[in-house]
Amino acid sequence: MLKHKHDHNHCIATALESAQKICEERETRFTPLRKRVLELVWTKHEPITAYEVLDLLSEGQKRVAPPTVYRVLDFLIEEGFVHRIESLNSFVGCSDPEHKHQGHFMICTKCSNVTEMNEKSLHDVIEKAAQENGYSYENSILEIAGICENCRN
Amino acid sequence: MLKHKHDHNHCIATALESAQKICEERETRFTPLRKRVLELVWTKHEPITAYEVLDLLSEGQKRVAPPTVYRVLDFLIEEGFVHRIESLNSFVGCSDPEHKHQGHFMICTKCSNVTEMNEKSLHDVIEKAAQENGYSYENSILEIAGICENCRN
DNA sequence: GTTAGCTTGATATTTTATAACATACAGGGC
DNA sequence: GCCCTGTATGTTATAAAATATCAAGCTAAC
Repeated sequence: MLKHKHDHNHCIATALESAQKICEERETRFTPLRKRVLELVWTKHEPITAYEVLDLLSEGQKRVAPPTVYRVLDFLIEEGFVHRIESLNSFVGCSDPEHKHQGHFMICTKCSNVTEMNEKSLHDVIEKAAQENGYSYENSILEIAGICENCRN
Repeated sequence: MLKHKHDHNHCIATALESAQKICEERETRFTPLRKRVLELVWTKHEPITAYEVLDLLSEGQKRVAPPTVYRVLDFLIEEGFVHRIESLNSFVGCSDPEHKHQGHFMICTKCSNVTEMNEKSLHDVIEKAAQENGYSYENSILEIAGICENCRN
């Protein structure tokens, strides 16, 4: 069953174009390898592990080595095109790469689908909580596990 | 420099007694091994990795194997005596084991000290955010990185 | 076209975690 | 007591995730 009815190819294309544009602006290099990895991350459209990326990347060519994948993922995270899901040791494409931000996620424990929450109010509450506890805020990860609407029906 | 002036031995003793009591209530077994691991986790009083526990546990005796440690940590987490910090692949003692709850943490990026936040308001906001996104709430991890009060001074 | 810096390749290893099966031990029923 | 059952721990092997290090290739500026 389709989780969300959307044109997924369009979704991938948009992400790639957006990344390309941002890299031009920032004068960072959106190399073929980086483009390909970002595409693979988006193609799965669910959290993907570094080694899954590695396998896909290696199809029909000489197998790449782990550092290649991790370096590229590091770059993509650095640029804000990809987020890391700590609780899953996995990676997902960022839904709003134009604005650098922390990723806050909902993870469906049934279908593994992930929803990124871009809610300023939530971010504000978290930052405020940090301050109240005497910490300066650097960044945060929030990963909520639950069951998504589709899976409950 | 001491981060918090407190009687750490007392702190460990309290945690152990509390765990003992809870296990009696629940009729689960607080074996010597489980007690020892919980003690080690509290002794460090900073996030500790499974393999650090393993090393400490092995001192002056035959080296224990990873599954031993992971199984015990699983038990302690299950009972709510220990929390796992996903972003550090580490474990910390829970400051309020009487009430089963999700761990929400502040992590100091300078001294590695961790503060557990037991704020209902924060929990409520997170649960509400989940519902607004159409997810039923199961649990959540929140790990905020920042610099603690002591390290800023 | 040389050079400096970034990017990728390649090899090895470390760190983190689990699968699978064997043994030990505690407590209930007889 | 003794057996049985279920839980806990031991043991061996391996899987999964990540990084250190050095080499080679590419690119853009001069």
